[in-house]
Amino acid sequence: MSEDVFKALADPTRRTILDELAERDGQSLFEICSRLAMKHELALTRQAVSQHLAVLETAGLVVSRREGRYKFHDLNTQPLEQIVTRWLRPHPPESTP
Amino acid sequence: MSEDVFKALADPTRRTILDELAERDGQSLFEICSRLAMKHELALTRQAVSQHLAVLETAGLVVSRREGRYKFHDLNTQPLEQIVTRWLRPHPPESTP
DNA sequence: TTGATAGGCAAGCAACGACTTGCCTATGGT
DNA sequence: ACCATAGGCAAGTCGTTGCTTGCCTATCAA
Repeated sequence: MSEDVFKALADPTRRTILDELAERDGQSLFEICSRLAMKHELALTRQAVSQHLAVLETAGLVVSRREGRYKFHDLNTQPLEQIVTRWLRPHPPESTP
Repeated sequence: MSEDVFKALADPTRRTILDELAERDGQSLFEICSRLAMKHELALTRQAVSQHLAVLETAGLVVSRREGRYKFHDLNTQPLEQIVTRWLRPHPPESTP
């Protein structure tokens, strides 16, 4: 389950996409493309970004909604909240009787 | 900096190694090898585990100390604490005056 | 209806990453 | 001194992945 989350976070471009969505939700594919080009000098093809979004979506980090010919993407931070506490000690108080 | 942390966490074997070190600190390379084989049925070569430990070490997730011919490994959770809060909204109150 | 815009699908390529094999160094016990 | 143990270094293999190119579908405006 969280396997996909770790793999999705492994790529720096995908993390930048998450940054952009954290700053402004509901962006379309083309918006994200131009943001990456403008603000981060990442000259990627539309398909490259589309594939990144697919990875983020299967990881549950991005949810998308279709409206007409547009597809808007929103950040979902919920999968992030458990993956790191896995190693943070001291372990959550789980009293073993 | 945290680039290496994300890449280190991307591999499931490395996450299992972190699990083992979270359970018991100060394990040597051979101890980790046998733990992976016994508890997780991961039949890896010593070199494979050694390379994984190197990745974890450059990421700062594992620190090692040499004692004689042994090299003991300890978990360091410090790099984990910032990487996720990066996208957790609402953004930390950073008053822009 | 025609054309422009927003997006999807699939094959191909080049680079990276996990793992192995083979050999070498160093420490410690007997 | 000897040999077994703990670990390191380097090259090679093979699957994965990030990205491109090419083509196709769907929605909206004129």
